Amino acid sequence: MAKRIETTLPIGAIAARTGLSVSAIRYYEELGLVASERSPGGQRRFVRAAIRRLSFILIAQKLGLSLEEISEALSRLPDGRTPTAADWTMISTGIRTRINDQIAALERMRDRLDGCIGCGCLSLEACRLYNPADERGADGPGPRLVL
Amino acid sequence: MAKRIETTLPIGAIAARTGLSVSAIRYYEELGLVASERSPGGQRRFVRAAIRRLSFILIAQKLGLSLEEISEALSRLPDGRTPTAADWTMISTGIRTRINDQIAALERMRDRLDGCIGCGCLSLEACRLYNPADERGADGPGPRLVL
DNA sequence: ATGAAAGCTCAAGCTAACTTGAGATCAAGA
DNA sequence: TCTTGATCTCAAGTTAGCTTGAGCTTTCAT
Repeated sequence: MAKRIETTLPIGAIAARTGLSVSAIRYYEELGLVASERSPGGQRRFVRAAIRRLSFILIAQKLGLSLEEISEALSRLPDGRTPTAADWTMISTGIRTRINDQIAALERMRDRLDGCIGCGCLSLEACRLYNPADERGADGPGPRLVL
Repeated sequence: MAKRIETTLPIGAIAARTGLSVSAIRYYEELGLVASERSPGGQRRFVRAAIRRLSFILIAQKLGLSLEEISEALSRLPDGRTPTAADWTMISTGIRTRINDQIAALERMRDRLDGCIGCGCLSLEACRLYNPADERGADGPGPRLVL
């Protein structure tokens, strides 16, 4: 049978369809998050599935995953395929757990804060806000954002 | 009456008491978050209240405020004083609101995710995850973390 | 055939919150 | 006095996620 000719799109069309900037798409390609072929003249040509893959990246990002985590999630799929509905179910279930954890952490923080409003001790030794029973171990020197 | 001699501490002692690194304290001073006097030889000398001020910074940071926001909060206090219990009540009440907002946003996200697990549409036009009715307007080009 | 629009590569810049390193000076106990 | 440890300043590096700019090439519609 004749080889099916796949319609490919230049980077600008991908940008228009995903809302991403051209530079961001190139950056994602550099990170290995999407792949592209090249035209005879050396310009990028994307298959349509790339749009779906980029959509996945955008959504996962909105859910709070870093590009590294997204990359990791995508790389677990066989032969770099674009996520299917089943893949998405697996991944999104994991994300749901993450979100729940974040909510729980914030609620604990809020409850401690409630106990502290009006206290004003601000003592690093005594303050329950600052010392939530070592909830997160020391992660290197200096303070880092926990939220 | 004789002028009360205030005991001051070198930066290393402040670091030991706050858990901050020496470089972080210098950085905070550069940003105007804490002040120091100088010894005859040019070394920093901190009054004890600086420890409390740094504690405030650490706690506020844990609650998710940026150094800029913290700076803004501190600058609203009269003559750069270290926050008192009353000041802390005001500020922490504001922070409480912020935390509640964050929790609410995460819960909305989780609920939308629940409706999407198994859907797998991943369509930028249709996906309710990606298009939460323009909850946050476009904030410049390219995607940015919302959480 | 041609000229504008779109694309290319590479290097550098941006923000936040610090850290690291170099090279010099200060403070304090023995 | 000497020596060791603590500090000093200033510049540059780090991570994440891109953007911007320079200078050049490709595509495509007319």
